[in-house]
Order: sequence, then C-alpha cells, then structure tokens
Amino acid sequence: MTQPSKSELTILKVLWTEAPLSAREIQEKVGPQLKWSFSTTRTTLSRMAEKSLLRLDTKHGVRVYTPVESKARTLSGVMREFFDTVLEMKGPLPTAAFHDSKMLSEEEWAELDLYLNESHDDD
Amino acid sequence: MTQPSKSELTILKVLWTEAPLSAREIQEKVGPQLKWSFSTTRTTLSRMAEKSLLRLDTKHGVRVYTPVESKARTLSGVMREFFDTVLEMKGPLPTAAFHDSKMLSEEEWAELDLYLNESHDDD
DNA sequence: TGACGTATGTTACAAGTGTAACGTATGTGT
DNA sequence: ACACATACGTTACACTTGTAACATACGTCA
Repeated sequence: MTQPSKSELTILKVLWTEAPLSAREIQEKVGPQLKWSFSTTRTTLSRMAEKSLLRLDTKHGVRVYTPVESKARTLSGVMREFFDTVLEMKGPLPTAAFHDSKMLSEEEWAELDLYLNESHDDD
Repeated sequence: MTQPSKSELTILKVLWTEAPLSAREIQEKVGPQLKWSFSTTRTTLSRMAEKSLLRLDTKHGVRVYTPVESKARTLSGVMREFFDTVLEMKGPLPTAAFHDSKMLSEEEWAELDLYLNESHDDD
C-alpha cells in the first residue's frame, strides 16, 4: 500500500472526519490551509484515486471521494515506516506515548495498536 | 534545513558512526544494503553535499564526506516534522518512549530532547 | 435555445529522488 | 613514457509530487 504524502495526508484527515465529500467541498476545507487552487486540489484527488488511497463514487451526479483505508490503518503504516527507518525500532512500539495526540480516539488507538503489532508483513 | 530522504538517512547513519569516509568506503557499507551501484552512491553523495547535508574535504588526495549536523540534531528535525504533520502533536514530545531505540546513546537523546523542546522555529 | 456556471478530463511543467552510464583526469608501477 | 585502475565531473532518464491552466461537457435559467 502506497503511503500518502504530506499533502495527501491533509486531505485524508478531512475525509476521515467527514466522507464522502466532493472536490468542491474538500477544496473549501483544505484550500485555504494549503493555499491551493481548486485545480491543484483536484489533481491531487485524482492521483489519490489512482493510487487507491481514495474511492470514487457518484452522488446526485457529482463525484465524491471516500478514503479506502481507515485512519488507524493508514496511520499505523505511516508510523511503522517511520519507526523502522528513522529510529530502527522494528518490534512493538510504545503507542501509549501518543495517546494524547488528538488525532485518534481511544478506540482508534486500540485499532492502531492491533495493526502495529500484527505480523508486520501483511500490507 | 532540508530533511534527508530515506536513502540519504541510510548514508547519514553510516557517517554518524564513522566519518569522514570516502565515496568508496561509503559504498562498501551501504551498497549491498541498498543494492546500489557505486555510481548511484556517488550521485546521492553529491546531492547531499549540494544540500549541505554533508561537508566535503580532501584527505590524502581523496574526497571524504562528513555530516554537517549531528545525529541528534538531524533526527530531532525529522521527528518534529513527523509528529507535527502526522499526529499533530505540536508541543513537547514524549521522547522517553523511544529511549530504547538503539539509534542514540543516552547523551544523544538528551541532546535531541533539547532540540525538540526548543523554541521550534530556529532552524 | 443560448448563455452561464459548475463539473470533469486533459495537459503542463519544475523540483526532487532513484538509479545509473559515459567520459576525463590523475597517480602508480614497469 | 605508457598502461591501467581508480577518482571525479557530467549527463541522463523515469517517476513522484507540487502546482496549476486549458478545454470540454452538461444542467439550469431566462
């Protein structure tokens, strides 16, 4: 599974909170923050769909985007990669240390813990 | 300060252990691991020097490379970036949780802690 | 039905990164 | 002085990412 880039992650965060959303709606949320033109947002969304980071549906005649993987799933991959390559921590990670990041709820942290301590070569 | 890419980080890790080293010596260490040709290693080294990740000197008529920033300095930047963008943890970070990563000694962790809890917009 | 706004498709271009070959210079041994 | 190995400089090419414009299609209102 391809890891999202920083910009892609920004978009995913919006969609994890509220999905599906149209390109227009996503632009309203991330455009000002990233200082992107609508065009740029759309290009990034297309690429994310190509890479299967997002699923594409049509609602009321408009294309809407939904994340393919859950927040916990995606972030566990990103975190695993980071700890492996940067800190060379291959084994179980001390995820409890991050539980005050507002990024995830307690349940999501629990889910993430599961993924992180999985057999580790299954996605 | 530009963050090192994953490959660049591999080279830096070697040089933090033992520097300065020539391109040939670096190749002997990272070539097999990264499965790089000597050419590739040299290109990457040049780019790292351009970006001021490495300093270039001449010893006994050969070019040798030395990291510009300490391991603690560099990793603090990488970690800060990661926690900011991925987990949105802006404040002080629970670095104690990582102290069993063999990447840094106790002294280096102490140095890293300092950087991480610095005013945060000074490099 | 024609104009206008919005949605969608296509194309572009520069920087960064992975990956490497080609050509040239220079030191060392014979 | 020449050949050979090694070092060094230059160039190449594809892929990803950031960033965006241009063009076309389609629905709605007048």
